[in-house]
Amino acid sequence: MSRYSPAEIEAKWQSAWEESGIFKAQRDAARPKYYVLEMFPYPSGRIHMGHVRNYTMGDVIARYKALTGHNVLHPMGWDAFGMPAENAAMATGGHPKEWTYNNIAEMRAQMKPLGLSIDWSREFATCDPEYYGQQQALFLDMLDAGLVDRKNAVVNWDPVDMTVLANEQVIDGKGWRSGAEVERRELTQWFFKISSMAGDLLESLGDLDNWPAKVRLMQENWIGQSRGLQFSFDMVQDGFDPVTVYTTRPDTLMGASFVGISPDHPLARKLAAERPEIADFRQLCQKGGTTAEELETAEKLGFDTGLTVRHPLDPDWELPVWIANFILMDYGTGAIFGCPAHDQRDLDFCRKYDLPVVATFMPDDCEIAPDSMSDADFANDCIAKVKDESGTHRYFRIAKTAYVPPKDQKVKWINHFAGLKEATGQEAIDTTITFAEEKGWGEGKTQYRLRDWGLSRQRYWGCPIPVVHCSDCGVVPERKENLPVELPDDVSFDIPGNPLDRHPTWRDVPCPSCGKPAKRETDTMDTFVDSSWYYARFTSPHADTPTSAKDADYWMNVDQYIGGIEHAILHLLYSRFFARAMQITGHLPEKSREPFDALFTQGMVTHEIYQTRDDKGRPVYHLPEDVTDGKLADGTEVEIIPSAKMSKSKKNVVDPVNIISAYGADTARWFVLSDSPPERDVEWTAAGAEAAHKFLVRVWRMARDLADQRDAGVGELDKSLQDLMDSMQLGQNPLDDELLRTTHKAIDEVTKSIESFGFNAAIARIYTFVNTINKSQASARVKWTSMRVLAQLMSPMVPHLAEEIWAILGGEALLAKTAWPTPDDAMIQDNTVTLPIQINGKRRAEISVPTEMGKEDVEKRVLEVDAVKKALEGTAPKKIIVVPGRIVNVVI
RNA sequence: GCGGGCGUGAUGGAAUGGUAGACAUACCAGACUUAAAAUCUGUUGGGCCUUGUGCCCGUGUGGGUUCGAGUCCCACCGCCCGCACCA
Repeated sequence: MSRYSPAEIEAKWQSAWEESGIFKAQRDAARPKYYVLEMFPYPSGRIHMGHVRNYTMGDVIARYKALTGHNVLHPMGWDAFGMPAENAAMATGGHPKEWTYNNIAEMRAQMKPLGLSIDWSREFATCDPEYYGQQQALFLDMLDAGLVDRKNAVVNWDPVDMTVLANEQVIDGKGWRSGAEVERRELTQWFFKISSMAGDLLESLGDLDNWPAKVRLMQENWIGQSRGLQFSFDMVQDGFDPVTVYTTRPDTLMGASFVGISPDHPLARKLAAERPEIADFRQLCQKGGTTAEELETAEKLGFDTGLTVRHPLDPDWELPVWIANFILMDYGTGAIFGCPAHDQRDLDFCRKYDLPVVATFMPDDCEIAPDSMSDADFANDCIAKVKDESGTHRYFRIAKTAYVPPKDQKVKWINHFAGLKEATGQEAIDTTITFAEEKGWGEGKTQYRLRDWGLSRQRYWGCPIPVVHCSDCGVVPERKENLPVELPDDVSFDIPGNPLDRHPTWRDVPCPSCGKPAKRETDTMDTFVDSSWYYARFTSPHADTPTSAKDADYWMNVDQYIGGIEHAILHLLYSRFFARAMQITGHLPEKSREPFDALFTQGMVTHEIYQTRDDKGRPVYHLPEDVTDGKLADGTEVEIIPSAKMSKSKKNVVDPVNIISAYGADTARWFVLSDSPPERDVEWTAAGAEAAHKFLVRVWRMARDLADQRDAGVGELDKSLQDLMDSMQLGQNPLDDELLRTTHKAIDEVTKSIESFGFNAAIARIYTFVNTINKSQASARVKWTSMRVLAQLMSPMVPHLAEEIWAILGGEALLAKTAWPTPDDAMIQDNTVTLPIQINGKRRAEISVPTEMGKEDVEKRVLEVDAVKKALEGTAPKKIIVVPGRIVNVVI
């Protein structure tokens, strides 16, 4: 072969690896195991550059770990349930199953040419009955263990598609597909009791040292722990229960001006049953969008029930009870007390409904308003009314906005029931909780934002929930011997709604308990369930239980998990919950409570966007391959919009399949690793890809040239770096010594970079190494060995080219089976070191000294340097700082 | 609003508090060529002159700590991300 031909060599080595079976993982107690996992893909049918980057990073780790003596598990599968398959079936009339399995076949065919070191024998799709059957078994065990719940929940209901929609599927209050007005409906749904583990999920974040701090923080915020006080207001009117509220700022209790309850609060429901105007108000609150922005900008609505409650600390003080749309039923107790002086939201509400504003403490710069002023004078200001010792009201101007009490700053209290005069917010909160607990009218409580995980979906293409509804026995779990509850194939999608609902022969079954006619649950599981335990299933993908103990014990945990930051919260939190649940139900060992020892979140692949405008000024996008030098084929100039995530709609996509056929997989792999740190976005540029390719060609040619020299009779060559070191004498040929040192240093630095996920740094180091070998005048023998080390160092990133070079340079076995080279400490250490000399912190000269030279000797040498003498002008320096091996600073 | 992160050449980006700009792209120049492409070699932060082993400036802005700051601290400006009626 006289030309680098990726198509040829990549196919060749891929089949060599396959024949040797080296990527097949088997338990081996003699070697340390290493489980590397990339987040498995949804089978959309096409791989994209993001996949290439994600899987290449995992492959670098997997291959590197294998070369360093680990028994590596590196599996791949498909997150195959979900709506796109059903949408495709509705659009084109096919079947979700067929669509999904076709896509999997296509994607696998696109992925295999990347040469990933994956154990394909473990491949599965979550829509395989073998997989979801075990998921059903797991569900039943969780049900048994009390980790599953069935309760009512308010959902977004699309009345046309007859299904529940996720919040992000509701656009402007309408279903994203049907365009129908979305209703909020209360349905009985299945839930995983994830909130029961909130405290543990939060605390254990502290142990995840090898997770990005950002992800841990996001999870922490999501779980949302808060400490506060729960207590009740007694109702003045007869026949009503006390209203229990939760507050994180009990210290502001004397600033209360109303009690608010959620429209879904039991009291609101009770009142609505009797009073139609309250029923109307509740309905008004249920309308309106559910998206984040709509909720944010929604106007605060309140309804005065006319009822009043007593302040717990002052029986004469009565507060009105309002129903307010901004109070959530599923946080805290669904009821609050409003403290407008110290909470912006409450202030907005009180302004709108003309409720009093009472301050409990003041910032230092607060002014006392003249007594003659009235509320009206402060229409646009936040004012606070305070009862002083004599019982008269005075007004204080506090600020334009509510004065939110700082937790860590001391403030002056105007009126605190536990007698505080000056304290920080936190001290006041703690004091208040203790005070309330001592007096017996309240209780300190820890609250979480995290809610239970609703898993019911009114969908066909998902894992059936394995229970049966019997009119006599109620909800009955399916018997395990009847699993899997398989999805029926004979369904159609021409009518809206869940086909399972209208499939009598599937739906109507005898009750597993009493045998009478009953109905299957027709909801299927959220697809997040499928991805919450697949990592455990990979350890024994064909076991007839969810996992097998031996395999799970050996392979768990995932040593390195790699995926996108977009899964920082839900997928990872759900997986952490499942690992705990699987441990409770005996499917995972104790050590797997946290399933992912290390997590790495990689950045996206981005590309410039090329845009022109049509005659109406609307943007028209162009594919990168249609643009040359900023122009289309017909010469039209395109506007270049800076890099953004590759997306089909913006046409800034580069298809990996095209890149592989043009340059080969190694070029694609090399480029996605080379240009940016792995955690950051990498911009795909045609020039960059071209350059990566040129570099690989150059390395290939260097190996080829060396091989030609051997053929021309250079002589015997060494098998390994060690052999070379053992048989040659250092100090005979300085050029040889130098190249050898460089080789050892390259090994050292590339190893460190790979270990720390610095793939771009490893590649930069390899560039330098190649340039050095290229220019070196060392003997062919040493160059030969350096080149073979180079192949080893490059092999995790560009495995095919590395194997090829290895073979060209006389490698007998597969490079993938060799041991990673180790640097020799003595060779990394230099005998002399160049010390920059600073004068008053500015670099002025440099000297070369023996590495081990003492500080005093270095100082002496420094004082002899011309530049230093000149600067000193005969005087003595104030100070000389010598940082051994680093720098010298002369202070004058 | 709350929380977090980031600002370095024309560009992507390097720099355990110790020579700022590694490595790559792009550009320019040279070699090879009838020519181009490819390949190889070299230059490239800005400014100044006395062209040196020279000097001054330079990591968003302004301060501070330090012998020494891209790095640490404070304030500000800009950008990005996450969360958000959470009581």
